[in-house]
Amino acid sequence: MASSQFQPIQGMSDIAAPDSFLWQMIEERARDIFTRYCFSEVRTPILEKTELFIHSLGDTTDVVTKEMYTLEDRGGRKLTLRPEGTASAIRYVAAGGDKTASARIYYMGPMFRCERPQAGRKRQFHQIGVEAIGAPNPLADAEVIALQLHLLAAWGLADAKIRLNTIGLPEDRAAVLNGLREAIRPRLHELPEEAQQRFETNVLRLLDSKDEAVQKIIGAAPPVTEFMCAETRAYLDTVVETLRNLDIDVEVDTSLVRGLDYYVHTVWEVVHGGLGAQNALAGGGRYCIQIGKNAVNGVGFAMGVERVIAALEAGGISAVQFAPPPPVFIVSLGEAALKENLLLLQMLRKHGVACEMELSARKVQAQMRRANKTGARQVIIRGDSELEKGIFVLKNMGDGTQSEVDLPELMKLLT
RNA sequence: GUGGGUGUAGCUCAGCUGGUUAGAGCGUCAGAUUGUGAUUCUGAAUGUCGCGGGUUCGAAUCCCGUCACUCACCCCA
Repeated sequence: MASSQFQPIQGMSDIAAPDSFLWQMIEERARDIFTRYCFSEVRTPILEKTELFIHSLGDTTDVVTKEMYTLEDRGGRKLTLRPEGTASAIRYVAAGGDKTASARIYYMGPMFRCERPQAGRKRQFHQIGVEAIGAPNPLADAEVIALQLHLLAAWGLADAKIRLNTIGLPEDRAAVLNGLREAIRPRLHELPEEAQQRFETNVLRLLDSKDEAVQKIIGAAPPVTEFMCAETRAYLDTVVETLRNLDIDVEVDTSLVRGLDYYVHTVWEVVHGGLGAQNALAGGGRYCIQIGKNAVNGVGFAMGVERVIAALEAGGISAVQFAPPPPVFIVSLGEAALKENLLLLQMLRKHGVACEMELSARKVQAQMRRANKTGARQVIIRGDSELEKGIFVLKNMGDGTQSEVDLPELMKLLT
């Protein structure tokens, strides 16, 4: 058992080989897909002014009120480790004025939320996200959703399901809350106490409650879209229609709710079976964020990398499948060969060959054992007699055969 | 923040209702084989039994606290 002094802090973890091979695959394929859709990367600071998140996410949201890592710097400024990526991206866009008014950007990196860890929920977790800036346009929403599904397919997660809804315009809000309350009120007494409180504080949250009693009553209530204006409904219809034309079949799920205040119109979630309670791989939506005097409109999504990995692993994918090809190993017999082999090692590397060698003149047996452990398919053995003849022994670890070759032939065989 | 489960060697775990020096498998290292790995055989090393306190003649085992891991609620990606 590792002593606690060597462990990372609660809810955070080291990501090392072989897992890091899988992380690299995920990031590489994401970059490839983003490039095809003409999105470019933005790397924003991980630490931001606390007020950025309060203003953009909403000062009453759970993320802001109880999940942020906030600290004061030496000047007494309040800073927060970013709990999500959109706020920083939008801050960047707002600073750029016209130049970034139609930016298409993506980001990837760590996010921080101080919650109780569980399956699919770390305190430091990683997101890959995109933001397509621009005035509301249902075609843009559809394009971003298509991009997201393309990316999921590239990762091998074509079986992920998308739940789509609209939370409408700010003007719809009052009608939705009222309509929902009126629909539920007659049966309010049937709800558990906690749900009754939420009826007052945040009715929308009842929509995605896991409580059976709540679900029964919600199921009988009219869908939220019925309380929304014609414009909102037309917007949603166009998104769905556009997706259908792109051969993407989505079901509208009117019980989908989002926890951040900046969303307007389209919102969605990507869920995957076999993930446990935290079954959302990704969340996304259209937003309007006020930064200073500017309102920035856009549509985007964020994918939880840890959850993507969990979904892949549930499907039998393992990180070792993405390990780099095995290296060539060099065995030296005697000090003279050790010195020469160091030169050979660097030369091979400069020619693009991944190779490794034992840096001491240990016994052959020990060196061969290590060569075997590194997974080397080929081993170069060189001692005094090879040095004298100017040749190399090249051993194939698969079948145990070996041959003597000169330098040009060695290079031909290895590169 | 609330609740459940779990902490014994590098890893996976065993250790019966408290009883002598805490075990196994895998892994690691070495030898058999002084210039050849993986296989085989032989041998070796490694533990503050998560940590702290209590009960007891005696605690890995029982009690309390604490920390960590884990799952769920909540929330979200």
